[in-house]
Amino acid sequence: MSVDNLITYFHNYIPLNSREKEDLRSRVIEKKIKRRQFILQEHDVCRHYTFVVSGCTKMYSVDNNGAEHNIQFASENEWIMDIGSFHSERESRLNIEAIEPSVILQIDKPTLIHLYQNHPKFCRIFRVIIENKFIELQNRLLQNISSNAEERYLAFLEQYPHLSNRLPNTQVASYLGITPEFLSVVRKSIAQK
Amino acid sequence: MSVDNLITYFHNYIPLNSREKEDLRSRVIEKKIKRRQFILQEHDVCRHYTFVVSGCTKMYSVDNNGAEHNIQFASENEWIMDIGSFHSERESRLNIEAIEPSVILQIDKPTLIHLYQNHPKFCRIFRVIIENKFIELQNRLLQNISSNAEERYLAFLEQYPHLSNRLPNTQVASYLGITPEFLSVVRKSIAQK
DNA sequence: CGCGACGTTGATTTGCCTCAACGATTGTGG
DNA sequence: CCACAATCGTTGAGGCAAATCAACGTCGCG
Repeated sequence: MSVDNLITYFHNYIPLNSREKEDLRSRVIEKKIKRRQFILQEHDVCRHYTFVVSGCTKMYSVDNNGAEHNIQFASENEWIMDIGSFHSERESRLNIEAIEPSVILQIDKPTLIHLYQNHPKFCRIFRVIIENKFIELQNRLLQNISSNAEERYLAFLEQYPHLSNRLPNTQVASYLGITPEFLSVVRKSIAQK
Repeated sequence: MSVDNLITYFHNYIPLNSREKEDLRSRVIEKKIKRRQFILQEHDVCRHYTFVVSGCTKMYSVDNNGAEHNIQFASENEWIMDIGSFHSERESRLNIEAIEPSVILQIDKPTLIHLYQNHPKFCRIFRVIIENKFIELQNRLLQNISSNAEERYLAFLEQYPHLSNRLPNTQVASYLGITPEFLSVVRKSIAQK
């Protein structure tokens, strides 16, 4: 059962008792997602926290020129969602889509509220999860403001070695905020050193 | 008393009872900070969550060339801290400094843990605070990846009108990730329209 | 008063984009 | 299972956005 992955994941933050485990097990929804299938589509409200059990997903926005900009990837044991839309229940401007065939677990808002109210532990766990995502995001923003394309690419390779092998470079370029053509130039220049 | 500002602030998230208020009052530290005074300096551990009561502060990193890059401003009723360093207790690579003479309130880690353990309400409040900071940061990253300097500047003016009047343009430029000279060009170009 | 921070302008350079083209690989429908 | 289409990675020519460097006037502050 895929829910066990999630239980183990939570367990690594704070051990869960059997009531908490059973509550999770009965409420979490499991889905199989095909490559290129949407988990969230622009103009919809983000109704779930999504936990990736296997496979790989991305969250991105589409600008006025139709270009995609990757905000985040999520592979095994990572969370992906538009937190803003989820909490405000307003239309999202973001898309979440599978890059590989994936298995995901989803928690909807009533479930999350239920967990918070009945098991204060989950409030702590999700606070820490969000904190960690915040730290990651802040580092990334810092990279973006202060480094050029080559430095950002090298930092990406170092920080996400498991992703750099799996992802097409077009996706990496979109994440770094450069064009695939220029990433190709950067890669060549690095290889020559 | 400045602590009242913080209590009112929390109250707007979730009403506090008198025990919670008294606990805050007795543990929160108030400080007056001069212009250009450091609240956190690179290579120190970030030991406090800082709440700005009045004035204005910035958090920034210094790159290899000695250039500063503003990650965040915080003025009245906003939080500023290096969450990563605070929780890991590792040296910060960031500086937090007052741009204006400021009054701040600080919560250290033992206090925060005490609050979390004795008043679960604070766990919820800080989760929501971090969530909101996360959303703000994500929007900013998106801006940075997908927009040019003029678009980012206009978005900044719209989103932080109270800051754009108070801050020197050098600080704004550092926040936007461009040089002050180029911001000047951008501003001129906007004014001519 | 004098010094340092600030905002602006201009000349030049550079990092990255755009567009076009090409093989190589992958995926897919017949 | 093959044939064709779509995606991918790369290269190159040319263009534009933004950086760099230098200079100058203004302002606030010690």
